[in-house]
Formats: sequence, structure tokens, C-alpha cells
Amino acid sequence: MDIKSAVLQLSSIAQEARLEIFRLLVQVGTEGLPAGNIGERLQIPASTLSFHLKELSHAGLVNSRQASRFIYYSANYEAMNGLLVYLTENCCAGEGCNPITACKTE
Amino acid sequence: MDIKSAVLQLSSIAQEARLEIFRLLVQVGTEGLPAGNIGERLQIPASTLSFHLKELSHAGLVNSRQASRFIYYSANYEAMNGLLVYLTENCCAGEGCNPITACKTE
DNA sequence: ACAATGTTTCTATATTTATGGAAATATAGA
DNA sequence: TCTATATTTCCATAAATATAGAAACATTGT
Repeated sequence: MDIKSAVLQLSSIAQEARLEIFRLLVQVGTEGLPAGNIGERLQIPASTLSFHLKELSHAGLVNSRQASRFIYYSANYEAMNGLLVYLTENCCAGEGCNPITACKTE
Repeated sequence: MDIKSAVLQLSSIAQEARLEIFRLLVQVGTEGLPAGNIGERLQIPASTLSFHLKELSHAGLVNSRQASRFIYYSANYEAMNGLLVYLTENCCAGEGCNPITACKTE
């Protein structure tokens, strides 16, 4: 993980609408949700939602796949874990910190 | 943790200079470093550094304490852990994810 | 081919954020 | 009190980001 990617990923979730989207997808699991469904749940206009989903995808924290007429968006758990590890790397001057463990990515 | 605080904290580290500062402080431990020392290590002009340190403090990810002529800045490990927990909360639709554990805060 | 539905791109505008020099404000030692 | 050092505030400018309507594009069922 390099710092530019980390900043890109953090920027992508450092915004209220996008953090809501991301947390929703994290909670929903690997299946994900179609864009329209996300917009409906969070009350975000289609074009605004599309803009935010692009930010999240571009940063790599969210994946997308087409399924018939729908585009499913889902959390990228590996990327999320990578980011969390990066933030806590070599922490606390070697004073016996627990290394971070987060979501399974099987 | 509410979403506004989380966005504030994420915004505070979603910037290259500030992420460098934060990671440095995370690695350095609870003792922290004086502002000038941080600026020297990371080659950041004093006024710019001051602006960024204020952002980090204001978000609560960094603490400061005065010690004679110096102001020591240090990572707020509890806040950091709180943020990481918030991001991974209720993740993966209950499919047996490990709950996150990060830095000790004793 | 046509209509219905889902999603994105284009566009303009408003808002927020980052930068660093110069001046101001602490703190402490002589 | 005078001086040196540490840090912050003020300021103007430059750059990046968020918003959402309208139009365009894609996919599927009839």
C-alpha cells in the first residue's frame, strides 16, 4: 500500500453520502446491492449517486458487476483490510500492540 | 460514533501531508513529537503544518500537550480504534467476521 | 422495433480545502 | 527586559469537490 492509494481510499469515504454507501455495502455482504436500491434506501438522486459510486469504485473500496439490467455494487473487503492495516502499521513504538485483524476475506 | 464525527476524522487523514503526520505519530507512540520536529522530518513549512495539526486535533485523532516551549502532538489511539470499529461494524451480513481489534490503549 | 426501466455522462454552479509568506503570539533563558 | 526559539493566526490565491437536472446510453421484455 502506498500513501497515494491510501489517501484516495480515505478520501472516497471521507464524505457523508459515500460513507453511508460504504457502510451499507460493508454490512450487506459480498452479494452487494444494485445502484437503484442503494439510492432508494439512502435517498440520493441517481446522478449524485452515480458520481459517488464512481469515486468509491475508482478508489477500489467498492466493486461492481453487471447482472442483467442492474449493476450490483459491493464492498471490497480485501481493500478495506489493507487500508486498516496501513493505518495501524508499526504502531505504538513496538510496545506490544495487537496486530489488526478485521473482516474475513476467505 | 456518529457519521459526522467519522467523516470529520476520515477527512482529517484523507490528505497526503496529514496522513504522513498521523502515521508518524501512530508509530512514534504515546509520547508524541513537538510540532517543529514533525515539520523537520516531513519537510512541511510551519504555517502549513500548523494548519494540518489543527485539522487532526479538531477531528480528535491527535492530542497535544504543552511542554515548556514545545507543543507535543501524539496519536489518539482510542479515537483511531473507534473509527476502525465504526468502519467494520456489523460487517459481512453476520457471516462470522472477526470483530476488529487494533492498538492497545491500556 | 418499441417501450420501460436502470444507470451514467454532461453541464453549470456553489462550496470547501490547501498553500505558504508575513506578522503576531507564547515561552524560557541570559 | 531583551533575545532567541517555537508555534500559531491572518490573508490571498489556487485548486479540488459536491450537487442535481437534463440528456444520453444500455439492457430486457413484448
